[in-house]
Amino acid sequence: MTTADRLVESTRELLWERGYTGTSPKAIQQRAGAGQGSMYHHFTGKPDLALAAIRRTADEMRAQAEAQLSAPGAAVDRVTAYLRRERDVLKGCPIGRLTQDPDVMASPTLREPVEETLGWLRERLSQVLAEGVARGELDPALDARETAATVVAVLQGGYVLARAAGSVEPFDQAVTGVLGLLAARVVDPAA
Amino acid sequence: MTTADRLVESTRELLWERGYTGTSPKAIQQRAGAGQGSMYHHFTGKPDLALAAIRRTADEMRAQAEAQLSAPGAAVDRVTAYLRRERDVLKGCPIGRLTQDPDVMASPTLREPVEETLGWLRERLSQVLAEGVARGELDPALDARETAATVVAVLQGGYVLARAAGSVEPFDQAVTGVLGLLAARVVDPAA
DNA sequence: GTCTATAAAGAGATAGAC
DNA sequence: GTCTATCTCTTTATAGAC
Repeated sequence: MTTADRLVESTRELLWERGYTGTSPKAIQQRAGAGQGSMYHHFTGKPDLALAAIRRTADEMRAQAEAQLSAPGAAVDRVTAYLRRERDVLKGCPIGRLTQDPDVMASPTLREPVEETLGWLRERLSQVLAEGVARGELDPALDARETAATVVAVLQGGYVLARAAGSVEPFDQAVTGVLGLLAARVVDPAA
Repeated sequence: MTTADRLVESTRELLWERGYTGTSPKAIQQRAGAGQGSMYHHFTGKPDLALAAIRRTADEMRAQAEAQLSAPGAAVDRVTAYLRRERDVLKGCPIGRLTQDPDVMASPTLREPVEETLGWLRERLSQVLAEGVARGELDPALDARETAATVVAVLQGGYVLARAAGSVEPFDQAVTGVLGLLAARVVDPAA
């Protein structure tokens, strides 16, 4: 891994753990095993490095979601697979957490990948649910767009509850709860 | 309002806007119109002041939730009233956001009110839903605890989506979505 | 109680040698 | 490309006068 790569990876970890405000250039350099001169040679400063880190994390998150959501199978099963996927629940969502960082939200450049990624995720889930309705798997009265927002919100909020509780339990409950509600809208093939 | 009160109120605002790490004693003093000597006379330091601020916010949040949830009426209506209550959506939840503050979560003292408040909220919503089931308003198969976690997660996650989008829309969609799912579990009195 | 002075440490860079 | 030196602000206090 090149020095530039190690700097980006260290920044990704620190942004996840401590957020933008809580992450200093010095901490990034130490974790990457690079000196100041090295960091300012490859990047113009903290915002530039953060942008590279956020973009890489956003790309990764999108690819992982797409892996579950584009799989073959019923819409509910794909949504279930996505929600039940192994996650570092107590660390939270590396993109969602940036939403609480005032300096990130104040910068159109840094904010853009955050907005784009969560917007894409809602849209993609909406497609999957709409497909389920079109195929006769789900209640035609189900609003795909709203339900997609609900599912993404359960994920993001589940992280918050888990971190507050210091336990994965509320996250699992919230996911199980929304899947239970969704199951009631699955059209019974026997009916 | 006393100087101590103004300091606590300023801290509450700043914790909401910028989080614990992003809030400096100097910023607190300026917003409160108080000098350093004044602040350090009334409080031992930033953590002490933050604790007072967090506790006050937690008490307020609990009282507001209780106002909707203890009202007369059907369980679904009370949950709806709670979710639909007027909120400063783009500012997010002043308690939930602290979950992303590593220094808050690392301090058992600062963390306690956060954990307590969100734990109480899940428990209280669970009671309301269980009551709905017991009264025959809701499908007996509905798991009150899990559904309560889902509802609280939708709120917390809805804030995240709204902030990411820079718009209240995804929050409203997520809330409408979960209420739509819940409506399908309401027992039809005509049946 | 509130004010001003002082200060050690960290944040976030820039400059120039190697 | 990487290193060390230097620099300006900010953070988070403490000390002591008023």
